[in-house]
This record gives sequence, C-alpha cells and structure tokens, in this order.
Amino acid sequence: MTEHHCDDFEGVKASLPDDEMLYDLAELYKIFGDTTRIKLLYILFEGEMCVQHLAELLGVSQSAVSHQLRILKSSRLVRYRREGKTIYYSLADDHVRSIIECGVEHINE
Amino acid sequence: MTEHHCDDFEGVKASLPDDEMLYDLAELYKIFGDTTRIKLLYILFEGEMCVQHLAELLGVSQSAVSHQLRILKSSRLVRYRREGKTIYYSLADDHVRSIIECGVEHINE
DNA sequence: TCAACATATGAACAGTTATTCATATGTTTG
DNA sequence: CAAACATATGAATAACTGTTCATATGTTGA
Repeated sequence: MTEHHCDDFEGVKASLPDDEMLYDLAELYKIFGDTTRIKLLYILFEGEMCVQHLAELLGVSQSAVSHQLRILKSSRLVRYRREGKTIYYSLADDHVRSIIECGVEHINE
Repeated sequence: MTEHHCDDFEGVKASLPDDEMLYDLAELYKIFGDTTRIKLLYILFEGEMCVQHLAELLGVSQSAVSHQLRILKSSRLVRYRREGKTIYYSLADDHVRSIIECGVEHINE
C-alpha cells in the first residue's frame, strides 16, 4: 500500500472547494499576475496617489492606468476619493499586503 | 498640506522593489490565476496523485494537465517522483498553501 | 526487442488581455 | 457657459494563454 491518493477519488473530490469559489480565487490571482497592476499596488503601499502621477511613475499612458485601476477597483483592492478634478487612489485594505508578502516569500526562498 | 504622495515621486520610486522582482512576482501570481492550476494545487493539498487521475478529476485531457504541471514544476510549486511508468505529483512546499489561504481570506471578507 | 502503457511535447487554434488612440464625462475657474 | 484640465471609457489591435490533436519519449513485461 503506497501513500498516494489515486485510490481515493471520491475523498479528494469531496475535499475540493466548490467551483465558484475556485473560479473567484483564480480571478483574484489573475489580477496580481500583471506587472502594471503589481506596480500600482506597490506604489499605493506608500500612500494614495493621483492617476496622472501613477501613469508617470509607471511609464504608461493615463488611459492604461485608468483601465487597470478600474480592474483593481472592481475587485475591491483599491478605493479612491475625489478632490476637485483629481482622483486619489489608495489600497482598500491590508489583504493586498499580506497576499503580496506571501508571494515574495516564495520568490526569496 | 494634504496627505497624498504625489509630491514625493523620488521617495516612492525609491521604495519600489526592482523591476525584476516585480516581474517575478507577477509571473508567480499568473500561475495561480487559472482555474485548472488552482484545482490541481488544491487536489495536491490532499496528497500526491498521478497525471491520469488528475486529468480525470479535473475533467480535462491528459495533455492539458501535463502542460499545466510543467508550468507548476518550472515554478517549483510542485515536484514529482516516478514509480514505474507512473509519475506522482505533489506540492513542493507549504508556500502554496499560505499563498492560497491569503487569497481565500480576501474573498471571504 | 516489441507491444502496451504513462507521460511529455510541439503545433495550431480559439479565446483572452493589455495597450493605445480617440473621445466622452465630469470638475473647476474665468 | 466656455475653456482647461483630470479621469474614464469604447473600439481596435497585437501579444499571450490554455486547450486539443497528433506524436514523441520513456518504462515495463512478455
């Protein structure tokens, strides 16, 4: 009797989270899987910043940043506040930090 | 004096990790950003399993699983051992678990 | 060594994604 | 209200990604 689990389909299958949850999880990580968005999040670690300046720091167009911010916003990873014409973006909560830290740990091993 | 950081380009820029690290990080998360791979990892939480059975559990072709396993392997997220004709895959370490747990936390908030 | 089996790999294709360009929305000031 | 500015959005495009099919590699036992 080996220790592999090929015998126990039903057991393993039952232990899996439901498909919707797995889908959501993948969707979440997809968001972190892009250099522009990772950079955005890292910049926002330091505090809020307006769109224009985010674009300059990243070296991409205002439009590109805005599109990416929309994705981050819709996943509730960032939030924003308006001040006159300017909109300042910031991190929504600390999950972002902890998620990224987990990744960094793996890379630095 | 507001609290935003638009003034402090250089400061924020200096605080950013180097591009290579940010790239690697994005590459890592990209791997988690796919339902098939997330499922694979979840299955392997329960123990090692051979390719054929992984394919059956996932409902995709043997080839597809093999391609995905190659990606997971090259990122050192899984490892394998051969036993005759069969190859058993398993998680490489516990980082996978902690990374995924961070994601789950965000989803369940 | 040959047949049967398990896994890996390459090419092709369909679907997705990130960017840019052009333009729209919304805000402030004269 | 009009002009100037900041951001958002839609369409188009180029690049990337995951799957399948066909086939190659590698292992075992007769």
